[in-house]
Amino acid sequence: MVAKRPTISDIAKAAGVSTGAVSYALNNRPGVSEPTRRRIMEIADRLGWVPSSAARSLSDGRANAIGLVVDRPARVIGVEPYFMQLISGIQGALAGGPTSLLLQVTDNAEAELAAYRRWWGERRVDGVLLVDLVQNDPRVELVRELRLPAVVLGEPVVPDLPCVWTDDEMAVAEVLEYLVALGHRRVVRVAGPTKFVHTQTRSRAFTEAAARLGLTEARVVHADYSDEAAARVTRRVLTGGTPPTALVFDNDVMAVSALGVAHELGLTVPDQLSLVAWDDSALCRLVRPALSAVRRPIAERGAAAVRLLLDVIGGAPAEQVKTSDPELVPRSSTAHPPA
Amino acid sequence: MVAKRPTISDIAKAAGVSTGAVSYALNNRPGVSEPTRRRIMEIADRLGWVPSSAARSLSDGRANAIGLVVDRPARVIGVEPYFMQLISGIQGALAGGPTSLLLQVTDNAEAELAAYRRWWGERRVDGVLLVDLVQNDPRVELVRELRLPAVVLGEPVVPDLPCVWTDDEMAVAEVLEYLVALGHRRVVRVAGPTKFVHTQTRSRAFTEAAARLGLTEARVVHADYSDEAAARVTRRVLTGGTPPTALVFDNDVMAVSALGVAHELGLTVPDQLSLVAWDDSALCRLVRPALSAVRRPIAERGAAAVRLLLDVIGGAPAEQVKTSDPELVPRSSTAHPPA
DNA sequence: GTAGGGTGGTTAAGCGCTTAATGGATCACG
DNA sequence: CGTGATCCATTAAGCGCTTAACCACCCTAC
Repeated sequence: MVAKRPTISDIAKAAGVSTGAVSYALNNRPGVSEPTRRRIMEIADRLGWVPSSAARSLSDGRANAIGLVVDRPARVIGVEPYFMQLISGIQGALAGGPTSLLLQVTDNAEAELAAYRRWWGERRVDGVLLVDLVQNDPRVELVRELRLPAVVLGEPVVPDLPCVWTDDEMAVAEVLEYLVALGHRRVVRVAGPTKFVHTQTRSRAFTEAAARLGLTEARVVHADYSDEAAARVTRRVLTGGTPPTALVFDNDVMAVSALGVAHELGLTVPDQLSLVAWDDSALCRLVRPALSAVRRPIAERGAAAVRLLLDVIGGAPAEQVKTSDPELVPRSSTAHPPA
Repeated sequence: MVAKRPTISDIAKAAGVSTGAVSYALNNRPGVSEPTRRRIMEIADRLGWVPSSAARSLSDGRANAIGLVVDRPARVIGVEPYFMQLISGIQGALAGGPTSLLLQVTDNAEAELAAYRRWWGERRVDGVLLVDLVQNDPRVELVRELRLPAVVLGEPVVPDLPCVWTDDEMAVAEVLEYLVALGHRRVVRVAGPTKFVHTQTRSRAFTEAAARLGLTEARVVHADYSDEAAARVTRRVLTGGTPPTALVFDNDVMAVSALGVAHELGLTVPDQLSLVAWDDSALCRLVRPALSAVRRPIAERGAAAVRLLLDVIGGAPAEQVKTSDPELVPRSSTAHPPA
């Protein structure tokens, strides 16, 4: 193949028909006879024809691309396996289709809004994925105003916005029940930033479950997903009065970080302190002791979100899809509390 | 702002000029008077005008996008912080400009080639980034044949292809000298897959440095970057006859995995075994003992590659850019070998 | 024999933008 | 006072594709 991109008029010429006929043939629409269609298709792939996305996009108004912008500081994003797994899932659902993924990493909410607005203005994307929703998220307002199809990866807090979510509340309760069954009474949840909706959801579930189980000393503290913040917070919690016997984290990085802090404070895990990570990853398996973790179907979320988004772009109604449930994977970081 | 995208003819109408004039004004080219230009610009941003990428692309032939396809199994990619850091760097260099990033994750070389070919055919990208070059890489052939601008992230092995590289050979030597200075004589390098050019480069540098330093027992074994493979290989190496006193890995994940294996075999790190990771990351800092690692300017690589690619797309000659040098960050996983 | 109804195509407009070619003023100059 | 330049703007073609509208032809039915 040479470095010359054939157009439909090259095909039309070769087949001795009009470009219109070629277009109909290539798109499998009525208007050409079966033999002609076959001949055109044959020529098209002999020539190695691929539709120009710009031209198609200009004439039918579809970009054949979806956008994802991730707004977390570079420092954090490098460590967390979450996003790469999410992207893997997204790609899986996109594979084979005509749609591509546009990715943007920003480090502030303003830039994120600007990115969506630009993509929309440039007609570069047909729809977007929204992660890490916050209370009264300006992005919700934005996509609505722009009529930009969007799917939220997270709880269905906005009534008419499609989303794919995972039952974290159940998982939170399960973890707490598990710890209580082991004998723990003082459990602290080290959460991500309060602003995120999912943080609030889990914290509420945590508090409710604690009340239900009669734990009066369960509480929630916050960090920002980074290992430094987690270390700081963990240290404070563990050195305060009546320290907890178990900690539940909002991601894997913070849990691993806490492992280091425990070590440094001379606390052995799991004998003197139990640790549970959120989002299982190789990280959890790799450290010693290996971390008990809540495994969530991250790639599945990504794939489901893409499918839903493509449907919505195609005009389907806004569904709220629930993924399979998270699952607690007990490893070596949880045990009975010290007597 | 309402959900209606203004076009240049809306602006033209509002300004009482032709669309041609609007185009000249908006692109800062001669052909309109200063007052008119100002008036047009003013109207344009009052209307919230953003150029349609499809239309622009169709008429000037530029896609204003670059592509990156990453071909590693999902299993591996989730863990390694490398790619996210790379992407951060890429975004940094792209920020503010009109260019977007198209990302694709595949799990086989065929699919990767197909992705490049499709992007090229669809005129979706102006150029691409190539990572993980292998010997006689078919992608080199492909981009040449397609005349698709490309920048290699890696050593300058292909003469006329632009690339940005890091002096790994020097770093390998430095690490070995450091270990020898500590007293180590038996050092094994646990490398990534042989097929990668960078693996070969580092292995060669390792062997040469070992010879120069008079280490007769230095050798190289291979794994696939995953923690499982690394664990297997490490276990074999450590339980064989005359086991090494130090191991040097080709990424961070494998080094962490080895830490677990050492633990399991009852070997304390660093007293009985020293470990060095490649590509420093939070992972290395987080585990206990914290891993000594070679820190490479990954984000810088990404940013430099983007800048170079944009230059090349703009018609600049194929340069070979060298990044700043890697740096050994000694932590707690390296010490004198046992007596 | 002609009205009516499929087939299997062609024509041409249009998507939003760029840009070479063109043209009308205005101005300086011999 | 004609004659180039110079400046500013318009015109129109074209990028590659989709699609509504149209048309030529053959076949059936009454």
